[in-house]
Amino acid sequence: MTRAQAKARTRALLLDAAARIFARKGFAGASVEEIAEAAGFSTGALYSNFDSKEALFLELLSHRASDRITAAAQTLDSPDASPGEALATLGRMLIDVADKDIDFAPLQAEFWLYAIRNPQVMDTMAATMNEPRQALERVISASLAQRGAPAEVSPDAVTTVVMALFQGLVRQRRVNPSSVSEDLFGQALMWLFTGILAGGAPAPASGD
Amino acid sequence: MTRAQAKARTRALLLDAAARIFARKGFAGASVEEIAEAAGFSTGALYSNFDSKEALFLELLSHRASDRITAAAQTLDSPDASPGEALATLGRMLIDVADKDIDFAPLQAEFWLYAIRNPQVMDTMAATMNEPRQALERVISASLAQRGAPAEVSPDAVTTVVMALFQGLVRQRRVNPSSVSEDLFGQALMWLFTGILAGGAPAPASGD
DNA sequence: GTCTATAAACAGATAGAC
DNA sequence: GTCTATCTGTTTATAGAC
Repeated sequence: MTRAQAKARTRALLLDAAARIFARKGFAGASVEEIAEAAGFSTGALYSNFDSKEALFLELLSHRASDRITAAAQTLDSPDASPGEALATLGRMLIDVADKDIDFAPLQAEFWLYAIRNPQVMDTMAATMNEPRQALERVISASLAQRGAPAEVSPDAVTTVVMALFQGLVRQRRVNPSSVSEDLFGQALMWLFTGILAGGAPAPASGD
Repeated sequence: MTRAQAKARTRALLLDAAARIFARKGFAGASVEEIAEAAGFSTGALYSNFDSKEALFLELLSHRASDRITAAAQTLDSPDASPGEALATLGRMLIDVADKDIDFAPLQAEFWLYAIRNPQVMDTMAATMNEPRQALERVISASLAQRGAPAEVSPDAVTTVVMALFQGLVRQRRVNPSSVSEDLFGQALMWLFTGILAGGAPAPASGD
């Protein structure tokens, strides 16, 4: 292993440890010593690889937002998968990601809090989210088109709704797992798309 | 003003300031001196009213989760309001609350992060959320019943979905307001309820 | 490139004056 | 009941050895 490779490895280990510790303690609550030790190094090594605690955090915010989510969405975003199947399984895949990666939701929450408190990084965060968002939007767009959704339904709006629903349910699942069954997200997506395809106008209340 | 009243006032001012500072800086990032000064007192006064920074935060987590949300839901939860109107306006009311109270969403995020990192307070947090949740569930339940939703549709599940959607959209609105228009939440609720009333089964893909 | 040791600043919490 | 002053531990970041 060359020196450059060794340094790159140290850097990667530090980033992994940082993601874990930041998720568990928060940005302000995590100490650099804690992160360095979790990675098996000293604070000196950490500062030789990153300018500051904040720079380390921003590196994560920029490049580690949601690789797994993107991968999940891209799996569905292939020519041979029918949009019908895609939507039916999307719910379970995302919930699965959220369950397996225990640090995912709190780290996203830390990123969001940091971004609204430091508006100058808002664009960076939005850019990081862009990739998984577009992957999801392609799946949704294809499904809407194939199922003959009304033209006035914006895939962009539907994507925003689906992502919001996902994030909200993942968080609630951490508070009370039994209140968010594995199928609930899929069920909600089914309701949502049924309603969209029905034209978006609900049946009038019986008393109207 | 009696001594007891004066102390109660100090306490209330400290709690208000704490909610603001915790929302803006986070639990770990906020200092007690900062909170005390924002309330117009010294750290000594703060410690004469609260045992610790953590006790102050827990007081907020227990008693200030969502008064405004509860109020909004209860406005709709009255005998003379038709469920049809209720659902139509619910979206805008909640978005309005979120827009007016700039500290609402980040404070909720801090509560959630604290709860998942300190499981012993999870029950406390769930209990605090119970009141607004039940108010919302009554509105939803009434609407489902009046519109003749299928019996197998659980108001509990629908309420969870609506709350998740609300929280997710409020957060996204802070990142990119133009991606979450004022009507989007109402639109999503309309899709959702249309789908539920249609029986929950989406039209099959045209290729099936 | 990483480690040990340490500097400098800051935070949570307390003690005693008023 | 609140304020001023301070104690104590911890934190970020750096300097110099290897």
